[in-house]
Amino acid sequence: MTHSDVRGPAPRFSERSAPTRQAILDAARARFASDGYDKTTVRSIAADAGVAAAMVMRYYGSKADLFAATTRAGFTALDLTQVPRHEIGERFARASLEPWERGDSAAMAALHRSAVTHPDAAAAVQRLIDTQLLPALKDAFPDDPDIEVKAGLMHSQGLGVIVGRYLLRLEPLASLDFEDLVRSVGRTLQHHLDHPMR
Amino acid sequence: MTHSDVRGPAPRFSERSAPTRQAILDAARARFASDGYDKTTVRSIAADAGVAAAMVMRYYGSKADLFAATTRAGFTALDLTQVPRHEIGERFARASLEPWERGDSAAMAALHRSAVTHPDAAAAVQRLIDTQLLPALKDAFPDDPDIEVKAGLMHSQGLGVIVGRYLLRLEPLASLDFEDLVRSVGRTLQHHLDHPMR
DNA sequence: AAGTAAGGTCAACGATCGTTAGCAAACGCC
DNA sequence: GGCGTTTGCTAACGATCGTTGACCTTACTT
Repeated sequence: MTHSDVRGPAPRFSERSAPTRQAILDAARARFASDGYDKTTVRSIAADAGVAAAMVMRYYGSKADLFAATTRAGFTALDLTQVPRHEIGERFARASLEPWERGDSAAMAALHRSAVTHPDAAAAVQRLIDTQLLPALKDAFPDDPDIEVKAGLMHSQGLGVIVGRYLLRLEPLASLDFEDLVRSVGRTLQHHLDHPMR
Repeated sequence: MTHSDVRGPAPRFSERSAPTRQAILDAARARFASDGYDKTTVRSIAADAGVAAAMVMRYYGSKADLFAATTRAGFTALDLTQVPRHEIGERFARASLEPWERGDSAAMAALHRSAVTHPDAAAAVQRLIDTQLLPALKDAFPDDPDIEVKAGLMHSQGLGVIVGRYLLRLEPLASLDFEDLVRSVGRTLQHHLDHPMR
């Protein structure tokens, strides 16, 4: 009850412990991203951060709260209203895949790796779709009645690339040249957008 | 060492225990499919099968061996050589998704749910691609130099639907009418096939 | 009916997990 | 310079996991 009934980061800590707290957060992000929620142990995070396991509990309350803290990351909303219609597919593909290609999406990787067995994480992915992907598309195609379904199909193509290339590292998907990949996936997304349903 | 150095199902068991062995296998398939490898406990499998946990070890040696036994399922190879070129996309989509739609792919679900955190399972998925998907496509398009890359892209589209619709149950993907889905995905696969790379 | 091999249960093992309590050292403030 | 707060560690708890071995019990063989 020391933490769960508090709103913010619970009891405020001194500035002196900031490096340690940051090291724990960084280690947690890396571990969750590469191993998923369940296989990641608090002890391994602490070891990576160079502190005792008890420190993790001290600063973040619980493993679940720490996971929540790592997934609080700024996903910059995409503005597609200024993009020419026929370029939206490729632009969308590039924006979606570039963070993964740079290895700059630890929080997202953790989320997707955990989602398959962790309903809470799956719900978080759903929330991401509803608040990021769908609004951006709705803004760009305000008069398309099938835009939600199209968004679902587009998302499935993106999800497949993410899971296959970055999480499972399946061949030949994992070795594809990035620019070729963006072009092909972009063409597919555009194809979904351009074709009416039924 | 009672089991690991034996080739077949280890020591042969009497026919009298067949119902129990089958009950354990069925329960394991269901549990692995819905929860993944790591979150599935031997005790829960035993409880579902109505026997003691020790029976699981007795008949299957270890949890890992039991998992291997559940993934030994007949995936009927697809023959696309007699299908008209322009129908291959939809035919392929239907054949890939129908078992999932019927809830008849417990072994596949277990495999995919475990693959994200279990390298062995990911390797099994890779093997599935190499032995099932690629040969079928190579037979149908023997003179396409980019067929491997195209197969990778097609697989990513299929994988995205499987993960999004059947494993994560993301909306609107999960609620889509199956025939509409097959048509759209089939069109996408066909699109991948028809377009030359670069 | 007796004897034997297989089916099955039960309790416990060692390991590992998240988490907690208690105590030593380091720092900032008066 | 002394004192209280914060940082950090060590040790342990309780739960759960896969796995094992000792022990009944059922059913088939002769």
